[in-house]
Amino acid sequence: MAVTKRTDLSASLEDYLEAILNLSADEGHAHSKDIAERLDVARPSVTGALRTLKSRGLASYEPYGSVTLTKTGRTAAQKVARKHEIIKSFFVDVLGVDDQVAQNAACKAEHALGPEVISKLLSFSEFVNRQNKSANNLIRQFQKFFSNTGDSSRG
Amino acid sequence: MAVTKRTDLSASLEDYLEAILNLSADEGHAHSKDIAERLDVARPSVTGALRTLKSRGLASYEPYGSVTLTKTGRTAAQKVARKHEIIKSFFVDVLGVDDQVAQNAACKAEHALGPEVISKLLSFSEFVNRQNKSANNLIRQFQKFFSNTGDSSRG
DNA sequence: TTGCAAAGTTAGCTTTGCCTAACTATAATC
DNA sequence: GATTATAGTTAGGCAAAGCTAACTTTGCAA
Repeated sequence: MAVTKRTDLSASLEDYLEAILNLSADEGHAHSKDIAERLDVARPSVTGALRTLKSRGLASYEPYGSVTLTKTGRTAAQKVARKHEIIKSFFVDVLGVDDQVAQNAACKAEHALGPEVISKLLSFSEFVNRQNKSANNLIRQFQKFFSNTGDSSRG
Repeated sequence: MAVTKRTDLSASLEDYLEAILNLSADEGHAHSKDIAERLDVARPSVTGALRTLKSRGLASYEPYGSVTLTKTGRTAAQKVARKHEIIKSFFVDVLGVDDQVAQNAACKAEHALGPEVISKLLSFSEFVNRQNKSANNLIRQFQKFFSNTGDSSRG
């Protein structure tokens, strides 16, 4: 076996990595304050998390400086972000879940699903989207099916 | 609005409730030691959790006695167990994920997905299973599609 | 009925992740 | 260049959830 990082990331640390990645993409930089806002967390919590990420070699960061991801950190962050996209797009495109609900659910589920499930979920979405372009419109059939049977939104 | 319990259950407490429910069903009773084994946790951790469940009115339990769920507790436990089943059966029946992998993923995801997603997921599985009985065998089509494109189990 | 093993509990500690309050550094403006 | 707002940090604390080691109950068995 290759010598891989064995220290698993907590859900919380994954969230920080993802936030840094997204902020860098969206704004061009990740400031501590913006991370705090995006994750709805107090500023000191970010300081602590950044220290941890740095000590694990996932983020480059000096006190009062701005944050960038190391190669390892970026890879990990991208993995999480990719899971997020795959899950969300399944929820929205296949199940027809409301965008904001799907967004929130994906935020949580991205920490729970491993590579086997994610890989199949992605393929399944692709498969369904492909089917969907054919005459035999699977998703529309499901929407119809759901509106007839699935209104058991209780509990 | 009706006066509902506002105190959300943590993932951990949900796991305890589910374990108690399942043990009661499988064995006829839930002993502290068995809960510990099922959740792979030390015995003192169970004692603490049971105290919490009792204080929240979810489980009936006296020191050195055996554990039962209150009405409220059973309802909550069933909700979790139902989520578990719905998620797992989607993973296995629709995605074709290995049973044990699906079991583990469902254990985690059951705490992450809310009623909207769960309800649609259930309907979707039902829909697909129904489709599957027709000549137009959706799942087999997907399995074929997956074996051609989806072998990207890396990352 | 004593005596021991298994189950359960208590005590005390650790880690993670968050918080508030108060302090310091940075930068921006006058 | 002094002042001040904003960003960031430190200090200190809290709650959840787990652990080990050691103690107490309980129930079975000799």
